[in-house]
Amino acid sequence: MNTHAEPNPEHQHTSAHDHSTCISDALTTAEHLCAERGVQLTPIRHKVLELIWASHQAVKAYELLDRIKPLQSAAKPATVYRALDFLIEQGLIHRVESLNAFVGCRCSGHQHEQLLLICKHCHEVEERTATEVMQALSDEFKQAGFIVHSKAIEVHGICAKCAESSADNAELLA
Amino acid sequence: MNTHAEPNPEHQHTSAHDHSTCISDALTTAEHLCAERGVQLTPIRHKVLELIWASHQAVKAYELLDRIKPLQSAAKPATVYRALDFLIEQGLIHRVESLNAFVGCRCSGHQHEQLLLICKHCHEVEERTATEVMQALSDEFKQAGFIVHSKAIEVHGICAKCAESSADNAELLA
DNA sequence: AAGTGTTATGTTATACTGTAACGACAATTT
DNA sequence: AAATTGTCGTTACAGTATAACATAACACTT
Ligand SMILES: [Zn+2]
Ligand SMILES: [Zn+2]
Ligand SMILES: [Zn+2]
Ligand SMILES: [Zn+2]
Repeated sequence: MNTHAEPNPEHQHTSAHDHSTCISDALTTAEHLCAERGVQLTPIRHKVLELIWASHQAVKAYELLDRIKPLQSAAKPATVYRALDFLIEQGLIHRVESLNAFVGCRCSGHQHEQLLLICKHCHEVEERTATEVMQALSDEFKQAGFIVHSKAIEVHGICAKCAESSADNAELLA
Repeated sequence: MNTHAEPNPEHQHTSAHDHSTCISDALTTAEHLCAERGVQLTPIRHKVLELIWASHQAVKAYELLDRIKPLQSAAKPATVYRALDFLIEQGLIHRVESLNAFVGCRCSGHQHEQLLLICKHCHEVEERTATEVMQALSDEFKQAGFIVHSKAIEVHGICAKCAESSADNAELLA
């Protein structure tokens, strides 16, 4: 379906930051938000969120299913998709349309405009606010008379870290 | 998979222009381009392109398969996907990632940056150049050190025609 | 305690989307 | 002629997602 390379754990940029705090921050934020909103971050939903935050790479639904099965042996596709639906509704994750995959959202669970930079090499997804891009988009919509419901801007390419770590690797820059 | 409504032929805005010229223009342009490039716009590819141009709505691969079967009884999924791959390579159609669907490209078969405005109501896709958006994106990529491979910007909402024709229909503007 | 409503989950089956692999065939090149 | 290339037929399968219905868990009322 996609021309993108397979996700590759080797390409994770784990060393650049203390990722354990990414995970715990995301989880505690989610717990607080769900409590405030009176919605239930059930064990299944919590676990799916944790699995998604295991990396900054976009994760596929069936990968999640495989990973959750040891813990939740009854898990079926619907189990995962329901949890994903919930997490998306609550603004805790993004669906990456162009990958059929899911990634954690750092933006505290509010709906917001997003620019997703998706690395073809390491599959990590960087989320940026990109105020000026969004402003330019708004102008464009106004011109077109288009009423926007979602601005999920997904762009594929090579992230700064991958470009640097393989500047001599011509294939990436094609 | 998507929260979008099903494609609905009733919602096509056929009256706004002489769509028969859209189709014939697209086909003759494609024929010329392929001839120039020395690539083959075979009967199957030609037919798929024609079916895609039957409307300005994004069309799904298996819809194309159903529609081509009466004419090409041997048609299988691979038949359609191969034709789609070819047409995408030649820049004659776009893949709409967020719909898993395909739409004709008006831009004469050259690779280019695109802003696709996708109407949730009529499923028509409007392609815009959006120079300023693209410039703002370039700046953002430069800042992020991101090397872009594709800029397929897809935005979902309600098109001007649908908004107008159902201004009293609150559901659309939600 | 028993009944009721709501949300979440289990379960089965199925639909939809996309690709791999191989062989047949024709046109072109060497 | 032999090799190469491009297209298509064919089979089989992999991967993605949802429908439909049953059950469980819980909170709330009576
Ligand atoms: Zn991290
Ligand atoms: Zn990368
Ligand atoms: Zn038209
Ligand atoms: Zn519309």
